Amino acid sequence: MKKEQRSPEAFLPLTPAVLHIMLALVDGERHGYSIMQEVTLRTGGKVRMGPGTLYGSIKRMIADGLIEESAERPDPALDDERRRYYRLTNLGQRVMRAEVQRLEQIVHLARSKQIVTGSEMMGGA
Amino acid sequence: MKKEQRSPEAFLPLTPAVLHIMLALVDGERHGYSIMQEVTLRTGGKVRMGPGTLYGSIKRMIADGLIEESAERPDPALDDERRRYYRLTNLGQRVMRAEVQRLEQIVHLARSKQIVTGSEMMGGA
DNA sequence: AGGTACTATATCTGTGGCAGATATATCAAG
DNA sequence: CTTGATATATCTGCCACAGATATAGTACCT
Repeated sequence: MKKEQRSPEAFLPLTPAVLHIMLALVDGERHGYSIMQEVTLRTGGKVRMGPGTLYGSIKRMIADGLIEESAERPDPALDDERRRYYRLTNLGQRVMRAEVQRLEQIVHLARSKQIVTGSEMMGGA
Repeated sequence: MKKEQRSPEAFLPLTPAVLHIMLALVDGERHGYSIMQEVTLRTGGKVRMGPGTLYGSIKRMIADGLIEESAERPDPALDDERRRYYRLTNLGQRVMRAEVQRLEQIVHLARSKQIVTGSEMMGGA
């Protein structure tokens, strides 16, 4: 029984949409619409993920084994039966970690070349 | 005379290919083939940018004003007249800075969620 | 009870970037 | 002078993404 299909690195680089979805799912299970709102909120409205991008990405991520649908329901009173909840799989978590580390290397490289001095910045024209 | 067409943020997120090319051009001017080699070298062979991706990206980046062709020739003895040298424009540098800062935010977010503990890691495979 | 706006999921189509193949030509080495 | 590496350019297929459209349930207001 093959437990490992592909190494996490084989999925890299992730598309921005996929990474955003993963970051929204780190804290726990979420349904699609909630992911949309979370991304809008976290980016201060800069990133707006439409339904086409969202559900298309979810479908692909499930097919790739990065996320999976959860049967668990939060609470009969707070629930909405239309919702479909998703969570990161073990593979998905490892892929996300690998991607973040890849981004870290790029940021470090940029730092070493003095493109950015730190987190501080100014639109110095 | 309009000096600013679009804000740097309007170009984000950059595609991996575009960012790789920019990072290769930070140190100074380079010609296309040299960019290809630099990316292969820097990533330890993990990323291989083919001619289609390279020259297609270059064309778009010039159209967007992110890079420009340079007329300067390095040295008559060391030169190869086939080569075409490129350099980052002022806009290109600002776009790259903005992209790196965007990536920094993602890495910091991931850090705060304890996805990665730091630069240390172990290839648990 | 009925209307309206929001919540929630799903699909379809157009656009555009990327990968691999192909083409062409020059340079360096044997 | 032939071979392989250097160097640039284009073309085609594939796939992710964006926006529009569709459908329906939920919540609130009156």
